[in-house]
Amino acid sequence: MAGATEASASAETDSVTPASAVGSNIELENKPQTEEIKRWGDVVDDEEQPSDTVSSSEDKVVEELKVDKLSIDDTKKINKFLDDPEDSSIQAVTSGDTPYASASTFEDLNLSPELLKGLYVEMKFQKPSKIQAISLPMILTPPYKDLIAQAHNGSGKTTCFVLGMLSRVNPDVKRPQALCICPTRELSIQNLEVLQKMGKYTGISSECAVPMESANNDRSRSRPPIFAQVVIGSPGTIKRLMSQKKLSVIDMRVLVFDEADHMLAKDGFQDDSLRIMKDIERFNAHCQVLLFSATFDETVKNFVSRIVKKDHNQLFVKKEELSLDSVKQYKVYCPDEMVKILVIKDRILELGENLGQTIIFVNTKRSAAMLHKALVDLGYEVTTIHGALTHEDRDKIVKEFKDGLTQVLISTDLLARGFDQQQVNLVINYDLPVNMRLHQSLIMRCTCIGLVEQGVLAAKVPSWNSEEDFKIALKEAGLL
DNA sequence: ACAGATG
Repeated sequence: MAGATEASASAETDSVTPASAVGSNIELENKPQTEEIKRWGDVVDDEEQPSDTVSSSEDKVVEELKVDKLSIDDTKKINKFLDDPEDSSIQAVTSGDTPYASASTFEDLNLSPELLKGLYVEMKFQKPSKIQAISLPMILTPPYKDLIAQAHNGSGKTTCFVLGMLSRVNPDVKRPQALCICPTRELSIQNLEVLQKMGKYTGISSECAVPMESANNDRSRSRPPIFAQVVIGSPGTIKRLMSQKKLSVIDMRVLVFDEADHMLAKDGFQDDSLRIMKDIERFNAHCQVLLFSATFDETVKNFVSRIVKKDHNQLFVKKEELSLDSVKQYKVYCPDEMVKILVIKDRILELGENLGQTIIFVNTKRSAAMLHKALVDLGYEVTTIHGALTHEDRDKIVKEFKDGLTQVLISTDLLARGFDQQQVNLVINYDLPVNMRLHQSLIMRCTCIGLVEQGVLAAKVPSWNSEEDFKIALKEAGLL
């Protein structure tokens, strides 16, 4: 397992089957453009109204919008992998009359030879995944329209915007031109690693804008201006760098929000995100905005479609396609905390022989610390990560886990989004997640056992005191 | 409400 460390570190974020096929169930719809959609400047406040907004909302588009069929190559279906997560239907909603042809090869995208080399040699990709085949032409074809795209982790989502950023950067302009905002520093770092790997031969510079070493505050204050062409970071740091004029937005061409539904949710990072968008738009009204997320609930979907430019494109995976039948999910009724810990110990860690790596999600930092102590006292080697740890500790714990040095990791929602580690086979939800959406990405791929204190009905409910029930369940999930 | 990221 240790031998796989290097490869698994970054590439697996897009653990797409290299040759995943361009499927056949693509629906194309006209986006209704009857209602006037305001731009983000209007949503935040009314202090300014960009002139082009006024004019564009004036031209009542009576002409019929042209719908361009995405070209679909049915012969590609034979390349489909057995459990290709992309074998689901995608709904594409295009705006205006820009024709988009689905890309069946990376060559179709007019990428630079250096970038192609990175895709083939470093990333070991062969062909675009389904979501890449459809989204990349939308991202890379002028006029560069905003895009709202729903695609789950492991589908090649990261590649979509990383490739988009790399290929829209002008290599000769040595200033920031692409910016990606992520909800956590861990995800920022992970995305940067993918970008640097993919862009290895391009010479494009990139940098993480996340909080620096917590110990020496002086240092973070004296952080030098950013010259990197691509910047990936968390909202607070990005916002601060921009207000300190250490991150120039004048050349910004692409603005990406990863985990966009969370970044733009009211109880998420909405304020920071809108502030950043607005500041960029003030200097650069034509900056392309890309929103990627595994999930968009109706409220957020509604909201984000108002804050992007009116002529944006959309890609949505049909809701019922999001969860895989092959993924086993269990709930175990546990009357109290002690039973939960005993279940983890005796019924899961002791019983499972092919567990691979396991992540235990908890709802609070306190709960994390408590469970950590309990399992360590029982003789297990576990590590724990949450936001109250120092950045150095966080980096160390994530690295050790990604390198396969630790088997069981306890985490708060810190890692619930976007965290990808191929070796993780099992997710245990110690507490019933407050927000199920948060855990979608790992749930999608892993066996998932929830320890619940109330009798929530579920498809499979092993009895916690029956070893036999657990054996059956673990065997069924391939963990025994 | 709590998690996250910051001032």
